[in-house]
Amino acid sequence: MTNQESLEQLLLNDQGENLTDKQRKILEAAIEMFAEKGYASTSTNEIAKKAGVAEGTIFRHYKTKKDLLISIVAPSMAKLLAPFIIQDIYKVLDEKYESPEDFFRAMLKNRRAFLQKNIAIFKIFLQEIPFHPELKEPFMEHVAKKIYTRVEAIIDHYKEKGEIVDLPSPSIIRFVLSVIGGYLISQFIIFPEIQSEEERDDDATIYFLMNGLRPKMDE
Amino acid sequence: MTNQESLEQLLLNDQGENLTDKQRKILEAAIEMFAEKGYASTSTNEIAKKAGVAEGTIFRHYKTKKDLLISIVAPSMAKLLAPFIIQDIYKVLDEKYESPEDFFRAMLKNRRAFLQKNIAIFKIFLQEIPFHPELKEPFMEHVAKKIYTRVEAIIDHYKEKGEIVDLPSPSIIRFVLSVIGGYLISQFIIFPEIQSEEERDDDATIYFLMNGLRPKMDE
Amino acid sequence: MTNQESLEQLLLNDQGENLTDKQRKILEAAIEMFAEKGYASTSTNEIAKKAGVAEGTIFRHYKTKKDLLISIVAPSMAKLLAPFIIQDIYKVLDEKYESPEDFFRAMLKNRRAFLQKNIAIFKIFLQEIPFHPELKEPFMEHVAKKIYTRVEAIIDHYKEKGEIVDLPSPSIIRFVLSVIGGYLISQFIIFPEIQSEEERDDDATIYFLMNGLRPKMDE
Amino acid sequence: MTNQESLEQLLLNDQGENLTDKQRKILEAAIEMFAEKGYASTSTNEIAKKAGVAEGTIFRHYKTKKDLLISIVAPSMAKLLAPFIIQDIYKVLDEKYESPEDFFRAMLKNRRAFLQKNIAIFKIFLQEIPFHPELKEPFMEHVAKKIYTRVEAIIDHYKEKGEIVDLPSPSIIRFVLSVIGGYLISQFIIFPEIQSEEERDDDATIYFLMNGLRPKMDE
DNA sequence: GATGAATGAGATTTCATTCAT
DNA sequence: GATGAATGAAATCTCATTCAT
Repeated sequence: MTNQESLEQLLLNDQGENLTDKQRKILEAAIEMFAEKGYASTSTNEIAKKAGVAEGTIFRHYKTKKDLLISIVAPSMAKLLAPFIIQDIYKVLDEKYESPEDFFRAMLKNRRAFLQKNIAIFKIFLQEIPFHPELKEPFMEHVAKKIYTRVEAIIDHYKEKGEIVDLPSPSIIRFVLSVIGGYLISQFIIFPEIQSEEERDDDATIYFLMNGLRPKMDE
Repeated sequence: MTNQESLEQLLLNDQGENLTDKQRKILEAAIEMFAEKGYASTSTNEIAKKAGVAEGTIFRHYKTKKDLLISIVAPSMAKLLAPFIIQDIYKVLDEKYESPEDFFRAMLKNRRAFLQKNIAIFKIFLQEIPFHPELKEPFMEHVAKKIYTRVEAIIDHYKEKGEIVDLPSPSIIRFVLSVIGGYLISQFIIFPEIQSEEERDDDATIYFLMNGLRPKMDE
Repeated sequence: MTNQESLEQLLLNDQGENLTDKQRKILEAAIEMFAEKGYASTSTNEIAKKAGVAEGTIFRHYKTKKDLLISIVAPSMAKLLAPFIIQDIYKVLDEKYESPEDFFRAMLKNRRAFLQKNIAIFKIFLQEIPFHPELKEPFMEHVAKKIYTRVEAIIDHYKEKGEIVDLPSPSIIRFVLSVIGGYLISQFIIFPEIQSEEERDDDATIYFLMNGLRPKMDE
Repeated sequence: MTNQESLEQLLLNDQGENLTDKQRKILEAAIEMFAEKGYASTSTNEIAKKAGVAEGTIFRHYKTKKDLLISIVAPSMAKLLAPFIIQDIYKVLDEKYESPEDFFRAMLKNRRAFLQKNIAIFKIFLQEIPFHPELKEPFMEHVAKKIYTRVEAIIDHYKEKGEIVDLPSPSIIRFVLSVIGGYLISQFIIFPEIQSEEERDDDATIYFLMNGLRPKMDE
């Protein structure tokens, strides 16, 4: 069992099968409403009605409304992190991705697949993080820092091999995340109704990214 | 009087000198609180206290709480738009920006200056737009579309001159906005406390952007 | 079997061995919580947790929460009463207590022993009686009246023998109960943490009481 | 203006004229209900209805329900204390009370007058103090301690003059408070409906007290 | 008998808005 | 214009009690 598989196994236990029927319905209803109207503008009464349970039932499972929010958002942090928890990263790189292009393309596909399944939670995540320091801190501490470290290792690896330009790693990471993130946010958040020609747009995006990171001629 | 000047004149009327002292204090307090806690989680009572006025006074100037939000966000839309309302764009381009690089660099500096002054309103803007269709629609209709049209013209202009790569304009615009937007959001929202080496980071960002958009060799 | 023994037998049946383990735990938990936080501020959920049983189990044994309160308080009424249920009181007096001083001293020791064992129930009793007429009425009717009658007989007995002052019996009873009650409440409720010199304080209290009730010189 | 007058002046300001009409009605309703049903069993809805105001109005004046309780009970502490705040106590004693009997009699009359006006608050006080440490501590600290110190000075004064028995002062104070307190509680709380022959009962009570505290013959 | 999830009535509290002063 | 007390609808949360397992 790979690392990634075992993590996903773990996450299933958190948000998957061992929930009661009502609990699952509450979570689903809350995710839908929070994504649509925002946490502060969604009443527990609305959630209860949409979930088909009594309002008191919500508070039997989640001590407070905020608890419910945390129960939704916290596990998704781990999921965001999942694909980057790779122990022997160089080995994986050497075997798996012949070039940075392969790596970026895999990253794009992988995160798109994640968003397709978790777009509602992701929206909640984006929108509520600024207002809830208790969500922000563990995310920055545990998730963002780990991702950053892993990606930096990868970037340094390619820089050493001379396959990408020798700019500061934080800048390069920012470029990669901006381009791929901007692409996905455009697809999922800004123009969710537009059916794009995905293949062609993917190619253009990866082309731009690789071109931008191409090593200088005389290097 | 130039176009831009006349617009700014207009904005002054909305948010400038002809406001009463109390009104200005209410707006300032609301901007601060909305940016910090979000619209839905800020009570009119809090705003009144921070503004040093009676709660009733808020409703004398703004029919409802939502009115107050709109009064804050709507003018900033126009301000976001302002620098792109340039009638004779080709002339300006020819005269003003010898290269796309100059243009992108100007855009970066200009929008950074705007954010420095309006970071609170910008945060409100980002965070509340998803939940208020009555804010979103006019923005998409009037602001975003106009910006898009202008920028597209500029991109097409450089494409025709062979100065940037011949990819679909929407994609190129997305790249530019992602890279510059990602840079500014990183500076202002994600790591506001970090003092970056701005000069060097600007150069790297523009380098990456120009490199990514460099025309193919054989073109 | 004496009267007193048969009563205590009776009480054992109510609160003693023929309770299931769970029932006993529920009672103990409820007594502790009611004494600490008051009946109205103690939730059945808290009681269940402290007793280590399911909430439903409480309602299997006690139809309502109030039933639980009554089950706790009612038997203690009888216990308060117990030492005064003495049929042939004059005989007992003549035989047992040579003087009123002996009687008051015995009463003090006896009630202190009772409180030492039942301080929690006594607190509940004191605090809840005012708010539950269904507790108050049987207490006044059966317990208080009987005590009063017995004590009155004793007081009259000593008055006739010229051993205590000839004031109205209700007043004398009030003095005795005030002095002994005030002493015990001071010890158990107001300053429970203070270790007093019991022997000396007992003597002072009995001295004051006997002195106060000393017959007038010329009588 | 005497000390006592100035204190009562102060208290009027706290609970008297500068309250709005609604605020006074809320206080009155709350006092009545708390005394009758207890704090925990009285709902803010009931209070609002009895006061003839909207429920929200209560929370405009008192941040929480507990705040309302404190606003009722805290000032009454000061009032309980009032008659004992006498600066030059020996002078007052020498001039005012020729004998301890006069002093105790004055104390009885004075506290009875207080209770007649404040019986409801006094009941709340008695019943809620055990459950609210935040009420108990300041009371013990500021009120009870001061009263104790004053009364101790008085008792010592009479002891030195040989007018009362030479038992430990704490015990004597306990006797006095028990006898007078027991008398008043009997009158106001236990048998409020019974019209007693006050004159005669007062005399008996003071007689018992003075007799009990009579110095030993050979002293 | 025991459990504990579920309920729904009701408790406390918040808050945008109104209105008499 | 400005105030801030008052409102009442709605929000969050509590809790005794029921009931299927």
